[in-house]
Amino acid sequence: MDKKYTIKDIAQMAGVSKGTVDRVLHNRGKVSPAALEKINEVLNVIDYEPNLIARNLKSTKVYRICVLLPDPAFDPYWLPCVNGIQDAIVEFKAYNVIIETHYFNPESTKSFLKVNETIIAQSPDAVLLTPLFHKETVEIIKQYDELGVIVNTFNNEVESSSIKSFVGQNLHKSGRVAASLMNLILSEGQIAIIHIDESLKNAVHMQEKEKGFRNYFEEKELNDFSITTLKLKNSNIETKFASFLEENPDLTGIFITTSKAYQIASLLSSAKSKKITLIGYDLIEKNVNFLNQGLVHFLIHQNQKRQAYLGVSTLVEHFLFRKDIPETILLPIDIINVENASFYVS
Amino acid sequence: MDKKYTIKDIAQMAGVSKGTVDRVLHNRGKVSPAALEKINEVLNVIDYEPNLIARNLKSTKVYRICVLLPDPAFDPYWLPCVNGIQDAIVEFKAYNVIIETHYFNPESTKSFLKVNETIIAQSPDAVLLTPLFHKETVEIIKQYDELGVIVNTFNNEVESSSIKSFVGQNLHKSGRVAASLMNLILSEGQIAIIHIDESLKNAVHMQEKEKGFRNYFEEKELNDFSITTLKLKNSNIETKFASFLEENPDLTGIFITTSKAYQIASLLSSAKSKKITLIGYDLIEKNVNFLNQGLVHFLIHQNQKRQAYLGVSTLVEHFLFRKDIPETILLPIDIINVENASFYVS
DNA sequence: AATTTTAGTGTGCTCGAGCACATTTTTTGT
DNA sequence: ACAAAAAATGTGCTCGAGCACACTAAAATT
Repeated sequence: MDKKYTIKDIAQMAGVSKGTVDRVLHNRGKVSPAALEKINEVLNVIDYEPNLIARNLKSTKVYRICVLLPDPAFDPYWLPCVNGIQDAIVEFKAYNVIIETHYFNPESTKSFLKVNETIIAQSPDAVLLTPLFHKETVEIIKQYDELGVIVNTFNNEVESSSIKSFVGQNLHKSGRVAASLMNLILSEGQIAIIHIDESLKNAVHMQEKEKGFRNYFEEKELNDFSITTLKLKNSNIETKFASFLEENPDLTGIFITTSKAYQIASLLSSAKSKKITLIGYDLIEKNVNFLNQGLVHFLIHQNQKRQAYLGVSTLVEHFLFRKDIPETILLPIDIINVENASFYVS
Repeated sequence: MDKKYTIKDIAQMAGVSKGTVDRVLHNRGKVSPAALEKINEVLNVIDYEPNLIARNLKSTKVYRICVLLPDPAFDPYWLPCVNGIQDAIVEFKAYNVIIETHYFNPESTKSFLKVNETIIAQSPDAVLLTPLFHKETVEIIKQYDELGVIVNTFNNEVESSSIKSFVGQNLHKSGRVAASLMNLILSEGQIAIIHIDESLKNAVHMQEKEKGFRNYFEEKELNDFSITTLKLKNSNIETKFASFLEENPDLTGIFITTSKAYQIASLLSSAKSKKITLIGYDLIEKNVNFLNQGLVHFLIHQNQKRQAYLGVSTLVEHFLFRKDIPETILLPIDIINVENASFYVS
């Protein structure tokens, strides 16, 4: 029997009033040992679960959650996050929750700090942020901690004891996944790991992937490969990559650690197309186009949308349903090729 | 301004009582044209969304949902479904929903029909079922329709106008995904498509995958491959497969259309291990073990857990939140190799 | 012994939707 | 013009948790 008991039921069973039961349930004291015992006896027998609907109906407290992420105008990589947050907003619109999105310029720590000021001024109950800048993030979190604001992070894993929770992917492993796919297609030759990013703020992000990628080849002792790293900035991609191609005629594979695979694919398509295997990240439209053309072989899906969604929803559920906020949520590393891509684009 | 308006607010604004507003909102009639117009005016200006929490608190109606799936004791394939259903139960335990699971013997249409009788006797509000047997399913659904019981299906797509909603995967596409992976590893040789199943009730299921697999090779005009189909039953696997291996010394790849890849892997591991590429389905433990050993190269994740979860949750949300039940939910076809498997096993 | 303090207990309102029933207003019939 | 019927409208209770406040009873103080 999983009949649902109410406080009134318990009160009746214990022969007291619901006020007393309520005091016991919430340890508010002012209860005689006799009453306490009677109520506890009842509680031990039955399986009382408070009705969350009733609780949330009653509560007039409005929870305010701020999300801080880079402006998608700077990098479409962040666009799916906005959708994920929107999903959460829709899902919880019935409840007293306000979810606000704030953007910062991913190339400017100042912007990051400034927007954080704005958020603090709103005195939210919780903040979900993209900790792009290590030092600044740690500093900011200290502030939030002092104000009693719960902080959740996503996308970037920052090593710091001050960070209590994180939603994202294991980047090292995702590098390994990329490596395993590369090794499936190729059996020898030169492979380039290319880091492309406007600013180099994603450095840790990209390095982890590189480490994982190299780690795979080392562990398997695949000595017929040589792996080179190449760093490109938006301004110099064309010339630098062209000369790199010339200098490395044996190049057979490229692993792009950011969502900019399309830039390389585009250059390769215009160049004399040697067969070069391309593996990159993220299902942004341009990448998927090249996937469909066969120029990009695999994409690894980082599922930013779900990252953002989970980042928000764990916070909301913490407030509404008293659920614990998981320390780390690691999303699966989805392998995408031309055949299954359509099921992932949202 | 996204202030939340209540019926009381609307009543006040329109200068009527909440009872009248309620009648307008629910088209219960008994409203004068004058009042109707006043209320509609207000409704046009503001954006009223009923408070679902309050609605669900009030409603005393208990919704009963029955899930019908094969007994996992016959095939561990179904085990994750049970977990998915459990997840749904936990998620909605606060609401007036009873979710009951019923098992049938996947090898017996009689069992299927009998358990359906039991379910009908419970007069549930909705049923989620695994339509393993085409003819019987269509028949049963007719019964449910007459009784006004909503039917949702998952795992198997049954072609029938009587089926209104389905959660699963596109099997044809999943065959293509398997083919694309096979083609990545191999460039020529003989490939076997192996169907393994106790009963042959999964026939449609397996055939769709085969069609998709073959379709890929035909479309790409990959003429250096020859593709053979082999049907095995649990009783004759060992002998029949052994002789097949002997008769086909050029075999380079095997695509197993059910979750029984481990059986083939096990036979291959004991045989003189020629390099044969194995691609199968489902992250059941034995399969993952062989994945880790390198004997199985890829597994396609059918995500039964999520299928079952979504099958139930769409029904529940239909009742509780008046959401539409989607006609078809196609889950992504997850590609799993040894490097990313750990993130998918639940 | 009378009064104050305090520990313990119970009552009753709130949240918003939904709905039964009571009440008021309008219409119809004679 | 008046009663009866019908239509329209309003009132008030319910759901369960939570909490302020009122209340009772027992202990402490004068």
